[in-house]
Amino acid sequence: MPVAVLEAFTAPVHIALRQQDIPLTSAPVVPLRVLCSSCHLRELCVPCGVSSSDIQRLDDMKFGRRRVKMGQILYREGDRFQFIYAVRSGTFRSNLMLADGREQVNGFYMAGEVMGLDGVANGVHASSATALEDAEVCVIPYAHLTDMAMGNSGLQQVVGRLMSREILREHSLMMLLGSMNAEERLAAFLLNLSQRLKARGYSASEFHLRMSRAEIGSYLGMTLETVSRTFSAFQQLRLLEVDKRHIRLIDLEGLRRAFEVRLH
Amino acid sequence: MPVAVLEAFTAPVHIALRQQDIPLTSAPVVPLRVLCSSCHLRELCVPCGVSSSDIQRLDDMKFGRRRVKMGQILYREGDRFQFIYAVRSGTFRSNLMLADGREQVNGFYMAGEVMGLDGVANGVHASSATALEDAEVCVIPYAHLTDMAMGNSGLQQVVGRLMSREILREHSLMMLLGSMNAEERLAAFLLNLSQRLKARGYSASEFHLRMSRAEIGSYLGMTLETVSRTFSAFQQLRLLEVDKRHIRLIDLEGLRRAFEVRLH
DNA sequence: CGAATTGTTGATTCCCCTCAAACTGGGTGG
DNA sequence: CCACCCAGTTTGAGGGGAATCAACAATTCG
Repeated sequence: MPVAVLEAFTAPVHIALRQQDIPLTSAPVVPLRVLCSSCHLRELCVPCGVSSSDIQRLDDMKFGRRRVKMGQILYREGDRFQFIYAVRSGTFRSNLMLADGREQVNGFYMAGEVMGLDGVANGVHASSATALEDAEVCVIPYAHLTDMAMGNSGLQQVVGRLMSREILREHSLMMLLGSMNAEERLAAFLLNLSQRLKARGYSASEFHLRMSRAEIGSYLGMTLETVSRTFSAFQQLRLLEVDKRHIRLIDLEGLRRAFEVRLH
Repeated sequence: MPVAVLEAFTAPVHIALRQQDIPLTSAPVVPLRVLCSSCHLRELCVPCGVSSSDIQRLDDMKFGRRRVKMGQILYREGDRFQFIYAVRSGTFRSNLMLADGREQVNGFYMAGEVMGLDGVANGVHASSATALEDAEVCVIPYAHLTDMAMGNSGLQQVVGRLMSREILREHSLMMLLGSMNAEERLAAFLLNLSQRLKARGYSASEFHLRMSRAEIGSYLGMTLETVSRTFSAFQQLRLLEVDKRHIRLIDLEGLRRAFEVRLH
C-alpha cells in the first residue's frame, strides 16, 4: 500500500472557509476528457467487470470531468435528471428532505462510486449531493450511456448492476436503522468505511473522517451527541482511538462483535 | 369503484392453515400465459408508460404465471437470480437477514408491483419473498427481458424505471426509519397503504391488513407492542377505527398532521 | 377441550434525545 | 500579536419514548 497516498489521506485536513451551499448553476465545464481504460479506479467504478472491448466503448464516450469545491452542491433535489456522476476523488454527501422540511443524509460516496441514479424514475433528482472536500467527478450523460448500451449487453448490464448495487446499499442502511442500537450503528458505519478505504488502497485501520458528527448522526439516525458519546465509549473499550475526525481502529474484531452485543 | 371487489378485499380473512416456510423447489409451473396488453394492471405494472408497439413485445414474451399459497416462499435470500416477479394478486412480504441472524421486513408488495430486482447486482437474491395470502405472480425471466430490451429504448427504460422506483421506495423507508417517531411511522405506513389501495380501485379509507403487528413492527423499526399501542392511540384520537386487521381511516387529514407532530 | 397464535394492555426499565455548558483549533479583525 | 468569534466536538444532567417483561383476551386448530 502506497504510504505517501495513505499519509496524504490521513493527514489532518486544514479546513479553509467552508463554502456552504454554492450551487453550480454556471457549470465550470472542464474540457479535459477521461478514459475509463486508463483510470486507476476502473476495477471499482463503472467499468467493473466489463470486457475490454466494451471499455473501449466507454472510452469513446469521453466523459467530461468536473471539479467541485468543498461545500458546493453538485446537484439538487428537484433538478432535472440528466447526468450520473462517478466520483474520481474526494467525498460526497447525499441527502434528501421530508415534506415537512426535515433533512436526512442518506449516503456518502467516495472514489469509484456512482451518484445520481435515483433520478431515473421520475427524470428528476430525488436527492442532493454536496462535496465534503474538494473533489472531482466524471459527468456521465445517462441518455448517452443507455443509447450506447443499446444493442450491447455488456454495457446494458453495467447500468443494471449500478442501480442494483444502489438498492443493496440502501438495504443495508435500512437494516441498520431498523434493528440496531447506537453502538452497533456506529460500528457498522466504521467497518463499512474501513472496508471501502481498504478497497481503494488506503489503510483500513487509520483514516480521517470527511464528515461531521452531525452528518454521521443524520445518516445513522441518531443525534450528534450520541455519535460523540459512542466514539468515546469505543475508545474507553480500547476498540479505537479517536481525536476529532482522526480515527485509528485498534480492535477490528472487537468492533465486529459490537454487532452482536444485543444478540445473546 | 367496484363494490364487489372492495368487499371481497375488505371482508374478514378467515385464515386457514398458515403454511409457513414452504419453499417452491418443485415449481408448479402453470402453463397459462398472460398478456400485458389485456391485463387490468397494465397502467400500474411493468407496461406502465410503454407504447402500444412495445407492449406487443411484452406480450410476445408470454410471461409464465405462478400461484403461491399463503406462507409459501417465492424466492429465498441466496437463491440464484433468474426471474423478477410482478404481483398479479395477493400481497407479499420481502425480508432479509443480518449476519447475526436478525431479520427485518423491508417491503410489502401488492398487485402491479415488481419484486426481485435486488438480485441483479450479484446474480443472487438479496432478500426473500413470502406470500401473505394466496397470490399469483407473473414470472419474468430477467435475461429474456433485457435481451428483448436490446435495441429497443422503450423496453430498456422500463427496466431502468423499475429499479429506480425501487430505490425511491427505499429512500422513503430510510427517511421514515431515520427521523420519525412511532406515531409518524405508523401514520406514514397507513397513508402509503391507503394511497396504493386507492390506485388499485379499492377503498382508500377501509381495508384489511394482510400483515401481522409483528411484521408491521419489523418493517417500521418498532416492536409489535408499540404498533398495537399506536393503533389504539390513533383510535382514541378518532383518527381511525381498528379491529384486529380491519382498518377504517376516519380522518386522513389528521393522520397527515401526525407527520408534523414533531415539527412545531 | 387444551394448545397455539395473534393482539391488547399494564408496569417497569433503559437507551437515547434534549438542553446546557465547556473546550478546541482556526480564522479574523482590531 | 492577541482577543474574539465561530463551528465542531465533548461531556453532563435530566426526562421521555419506546423496549422489555408479563398477563390476559380472542380466535383458530388439533
